Amino acid sequence: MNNPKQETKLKVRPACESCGVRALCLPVSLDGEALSLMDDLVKRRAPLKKGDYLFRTGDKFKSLFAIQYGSMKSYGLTIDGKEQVTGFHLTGEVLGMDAIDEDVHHCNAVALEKTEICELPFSALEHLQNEVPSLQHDLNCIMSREIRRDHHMLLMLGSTTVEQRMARFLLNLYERLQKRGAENNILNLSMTRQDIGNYLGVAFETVSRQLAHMQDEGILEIKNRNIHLLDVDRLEAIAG
Amino acid sequence: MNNPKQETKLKVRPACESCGVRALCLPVSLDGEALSLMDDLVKRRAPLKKGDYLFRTGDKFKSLFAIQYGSMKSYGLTIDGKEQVTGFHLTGEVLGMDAIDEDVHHCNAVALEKTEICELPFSALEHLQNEVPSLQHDLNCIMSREIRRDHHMLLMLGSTTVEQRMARFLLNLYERLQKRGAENNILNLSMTRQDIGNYLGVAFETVSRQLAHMQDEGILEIKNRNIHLLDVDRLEAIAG
DNA sequence: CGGGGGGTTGATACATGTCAAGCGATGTGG
DNA sequence: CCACATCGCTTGACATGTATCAACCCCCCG
Repeated sequence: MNNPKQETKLKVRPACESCGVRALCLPVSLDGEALSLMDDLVKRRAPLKKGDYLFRTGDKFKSLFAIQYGSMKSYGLTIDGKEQVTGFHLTGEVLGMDAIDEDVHHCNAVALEKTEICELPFSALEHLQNEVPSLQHDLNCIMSREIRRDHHMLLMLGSTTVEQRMARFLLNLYERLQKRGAENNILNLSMTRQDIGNYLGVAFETVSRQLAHMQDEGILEIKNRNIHLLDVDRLEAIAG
Repeated sequence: MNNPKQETKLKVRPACESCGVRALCLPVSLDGEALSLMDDLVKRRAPLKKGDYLFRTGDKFKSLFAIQYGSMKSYGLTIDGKEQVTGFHLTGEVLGMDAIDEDVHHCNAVALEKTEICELPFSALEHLQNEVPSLQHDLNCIMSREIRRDHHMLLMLGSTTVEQRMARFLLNLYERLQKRGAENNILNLSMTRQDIGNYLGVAFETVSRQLAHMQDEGILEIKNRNIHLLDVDRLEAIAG
């Protein structure tokens, strides 16, 4: 196993394993003092159970939230009341950045499994920015990453064939997990087929069929919600 | 000629009409001194002609770009070399924020018509953030807006029916123009049907047919690339 | 005037949505 | 601990929407 991507594990201070800095996956531009200031800033929270909400549309924005462990989905409601999934969020990712501008959350964020969250009160974070200039750049980077992630998603959804969308979806998850240091090719989907279908803009039966088809082709292996990627290259070829 | 774009107005200091601050649509939290610092920062550029590139994938990131007048599209290339449109950008919007993190542009940005651009060197901008704390918050807000805009797009593309996607696409453009002060219901599409189809993940013939169908229904009126929205309510009902 | 790109429209094949039935896993209460 | 209910998932049959191929028109530009 000499996968280069495994090397891209996050270089964060081991001393700070469970704090917000780690969760934020900040580049390590902060010195010891700044780190302890960050630590003071972070609010602990009881872990979310599956189905618990972190915030809802219309909630006042107070904090950013970093996922320390677990996964979440965010969704909005259409006028006729239907759920529209806008994203899945994995360990190490940050939620709530779309609310900074108008001070109000614009989507619902719900836990897909037991999930531990780090709360970062935003006013304190902005205040700390003044004292720690490098934090400014870090925050800019985090938001930039989120924007790029979203653009990547848009690119993903813009294909006409469902096969491509599925492939891109799976590869996207795969890459995100690799970045976090996953050491095998197994995707442990925490969301339902319905959620995936909703997200990709296809019927959930089609998701099921596409996965089955890819399994027939030997590209992957399905065990309930565990998907073992057998042939990443071919998946990439499909994704285009 | 009563082109809506000519009416476009932003609520910023009139003294600063053609500078970067105006283009950025910053909340007016800056005082006179800060404004003049911003002005010094901004680089003028010759206007882009239709088809000119602002940046390309792989270009080193140096500046953010604010559109003062005109429109652009951004796109990436799939492995097999096909264009994949990731977004359209109108007057007053900012490009390049996805490049902050890795210092490299991740998409191509090309002008869809004659377009005037304001260049904001990013290192200078971050430096100015130190001296003008409120600018920090403003920049956070701008990036937050971009993130929310992208989420909105994701929401848009996640519907199974093409009719919904078209409706959401049109409404999205409509809202963005309204925000900039447009005073009628005419969308002046600067992109081709191909671009729209590519962006929405449908064949361009389908775009054409959907528009024709909506015209038959009396929802809108098509005159080449000018689309007159006659019944916004119904469009919203379709969008769901 | 001619050429070319963009746009519309039509015919056809095919992929995907929809409806329906059944299976499997999971969790709950007796 | 088991039985049951529920939810999620798979698979099949069918109808429909959309991609594809093709012809043609229109408008802009050289």
